Amino acid sequence: MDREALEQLLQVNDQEVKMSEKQQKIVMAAIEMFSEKGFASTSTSEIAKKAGVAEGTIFRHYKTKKDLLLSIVMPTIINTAAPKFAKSFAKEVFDHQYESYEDFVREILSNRFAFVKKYFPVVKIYFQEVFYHEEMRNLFKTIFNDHVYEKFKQIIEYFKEKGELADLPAESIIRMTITSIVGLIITRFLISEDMDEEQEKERTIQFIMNGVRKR
Amino acid sequence: MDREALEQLLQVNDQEVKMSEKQQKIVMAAIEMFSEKGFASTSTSEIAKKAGVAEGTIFRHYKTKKDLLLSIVMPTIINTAAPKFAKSFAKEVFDHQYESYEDFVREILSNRFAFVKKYFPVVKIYFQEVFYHEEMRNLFKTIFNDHVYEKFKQIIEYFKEKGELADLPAESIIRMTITSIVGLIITRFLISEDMDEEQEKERTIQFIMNGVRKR
Amino acid sequence: MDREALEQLLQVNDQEVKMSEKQQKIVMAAIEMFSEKGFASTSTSEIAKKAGVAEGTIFRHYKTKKDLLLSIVMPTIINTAAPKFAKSFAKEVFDHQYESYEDFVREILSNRFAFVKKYFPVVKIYFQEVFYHEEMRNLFKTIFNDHVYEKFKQIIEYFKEKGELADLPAESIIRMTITSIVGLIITRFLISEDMDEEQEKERTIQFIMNGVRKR
Amino acid sequence: MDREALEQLLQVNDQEVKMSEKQQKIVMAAIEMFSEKGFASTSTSEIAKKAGVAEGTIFRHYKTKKDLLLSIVMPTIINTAAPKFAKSFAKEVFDHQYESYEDFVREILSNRFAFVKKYFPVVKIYFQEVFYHEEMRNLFKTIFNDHVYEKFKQIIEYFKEKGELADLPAESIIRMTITSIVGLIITRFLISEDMDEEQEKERTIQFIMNGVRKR
DNA sequence: CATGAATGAGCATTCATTCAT
DNA sequence: CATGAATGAATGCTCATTCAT
Repeated sequence: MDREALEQLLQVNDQEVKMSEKQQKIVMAAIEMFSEKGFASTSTSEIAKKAGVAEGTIFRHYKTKKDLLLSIVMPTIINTAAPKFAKSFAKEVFDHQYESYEDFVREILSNRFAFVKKYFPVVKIYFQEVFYHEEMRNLFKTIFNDHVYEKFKQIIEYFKEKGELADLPAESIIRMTITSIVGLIITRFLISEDMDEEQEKERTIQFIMNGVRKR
Repeated sequence: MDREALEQLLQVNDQEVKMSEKQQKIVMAAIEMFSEKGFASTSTSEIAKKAGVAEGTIFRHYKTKKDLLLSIVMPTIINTAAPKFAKSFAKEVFDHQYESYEDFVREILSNRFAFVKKYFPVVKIYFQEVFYHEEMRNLFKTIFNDHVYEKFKQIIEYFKEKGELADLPAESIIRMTITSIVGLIITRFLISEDMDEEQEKERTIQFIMNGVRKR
Repeated sequence: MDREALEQLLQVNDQEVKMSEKQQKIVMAAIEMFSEKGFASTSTSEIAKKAGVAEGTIFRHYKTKKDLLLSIVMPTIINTAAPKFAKSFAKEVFDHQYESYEDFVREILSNRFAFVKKYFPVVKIYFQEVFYHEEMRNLFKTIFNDHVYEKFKQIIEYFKEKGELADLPAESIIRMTITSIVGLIITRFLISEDMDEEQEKERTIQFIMNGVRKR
Repeated sequence: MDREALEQLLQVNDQEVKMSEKQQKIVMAAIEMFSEKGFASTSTSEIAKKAGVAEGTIFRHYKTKKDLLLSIVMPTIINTAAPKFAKSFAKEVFDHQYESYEDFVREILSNRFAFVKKYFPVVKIYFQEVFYHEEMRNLFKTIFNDHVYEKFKQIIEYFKEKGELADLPAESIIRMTITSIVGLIITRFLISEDMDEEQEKERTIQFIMNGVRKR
């Protein structure tokens, strides 16, 4: 992960993230260690050593160790869920950018797959720690409800009306769609790394579509 | 979780698990705390306090804190995957106990759903910690490969031959089936606890079947 | 070390030492461990394990761990210094049992050498621990002053009068004699175990005698 | 012991030992406590309290408690045996700096006596702990064999050829010489502190010389 | 801004000792 | 007498955090 990618990841709301050389090294070391050993099992001295800075330097930039974690995870939560949706989503959909639910599923799957591929360690940290930190859970819920869920629902209702999707509750379709996408991603990145990506992506899309298509 | 349930959970290979009153309290306190705060963030003194025993007592029963964790998680890993499969699986299937893949899916879903419902905290610990402890990953892989994967594959091949299932690789069908089941369980127990269980179970089964059925 | 040797070692003033099987095993395990690792670094549980008894059993026989140490070392201190001297010494000497200082030196050297050879681990413990336990030091001083020093002095004065020994203070002759004997024993048992014992004993006797003989 | 003396003691091979105020206090407290109560019976919290530092500070300077011990004892072992010998010894002898074995004995006795007088607590620690720590024993053996024993032997052979010393094996003469010197030192510093030092030194030299002189 | 020595609370673990069985 | 589970104080050590330089 280079500086640019990192700053892009941690950037929220177009506010630029300015990080000094040292700060950047700290964050990258933290990501690596948190991902490998977990937040609670990583010591700030390890991070400092790996980052090549003094221990004190970490606390100059982040008031506490937890602040460092949150500074990494919170923007990631926002960016995991939000970007595609939050910004251009409604427009895209109502502009009929997606001609079918299948196109839409293909787009999210490909997009989220690429995101995880690029930022795997950060995503891993966030899935681990979200269980133990209420701030994360709250932010996640807010983002998900406000930006993802609502828009997702609208899209589904739209294609249900168009007769492409079965008459299932939107919640169920959302759950099964996301579940299948996340399942693919987890299988690929945590379990069988030698999977034929493109074929499995396509199979997953067909599986989802067969599962929810009106018949 | 009462004593009987606990001993049943930690029991492997019909070897009886005998636990003194105190030991049982320790394990139950540990499960509660590990589940709530994570292994690394739970101190042995907290466990002792919650269990109502002296700190030293923990170490009389478990050489290290990690031993305590493993004594909880390892049998759970075995019991999560193995029992239904390891013992009666082959027989059941080739005795045509399952008349269709749908019956089979219904059975696992209902069975695993009930298991998680009963032992949620332990299952949570195990999903959290499996990322950081190689012993767990190794055991999981072994159990999964030896007991689950092979049998699962045989069942799928059987129903593929019978013309019920689409001509997809068994690996893909397994992945999509498990993914959908686990996705339902996670949604139910971690996200929306007020879901209409029975309806969503049935929808998930239909989703899976539509996804993999020969057409 | 067998039971008899052990009871003989720990016996003082002809009071018989009765030890049960278990007690005996405890003492022997304690001697072995204290000698190997030192008193403070040996735990009662190690002793119990090596002795093949329960931890509680140790404390049934000895109120504290230190009591166990003292029960081993205190009789040894008495027996190291005292027996030859305390009982028959004066008589022997004034009965002219020793015809020369050389005979006397030869006798102590041979006697103490054999004692250490037989009870080396116990002697090692006592030399180690005497520095840290006042009771030991006090007993040692008492025994040494009352039983050894006085008699030793009488013998030296006797042979000085007979013209065999140089006109040095008895203290100095005692110091140099003991020093040379102890030096030989330490060299033999702690440093060069392959020494030619008999030859070095004789050389040491000659060295002492040349050093203190009247000339 | 002041800072300078301490740094001099711990210095090896002219590498300067730089110690902060706190570190110095830690080492001096450790020396005092180890000497008084023994290594195993001294707790790091006691050392910290006596040194007037936080307990953590000890572990910033020394990775483990044992490291602290070794950092004190190992240089002392080197300096106890080596300096006089290792550097100027051979030269001195073959330059006939010592005109007689007696001069040589007088020199070591006075030199080592002064060393122990100055650094008694450290020497005590080292004699106690050498029995339980293999590193110490190995270093001691190496130093003794390489630097002391060989040179000592050469000197003895030289004076044997000159006809001053009896025809005894060098090993025996070395043993008896060292034994007598160490015996004097132990008597003086551990047993009778009110001894007339100078007179007893001279008596010991005469005792040694009479014992080993050719006759 | 950066450093790294210092801190002291907290941690997992050990230990001598007790006591109900 | 013997046991061994239970205790809780103490131990060696770690860690996040502070602060003088």
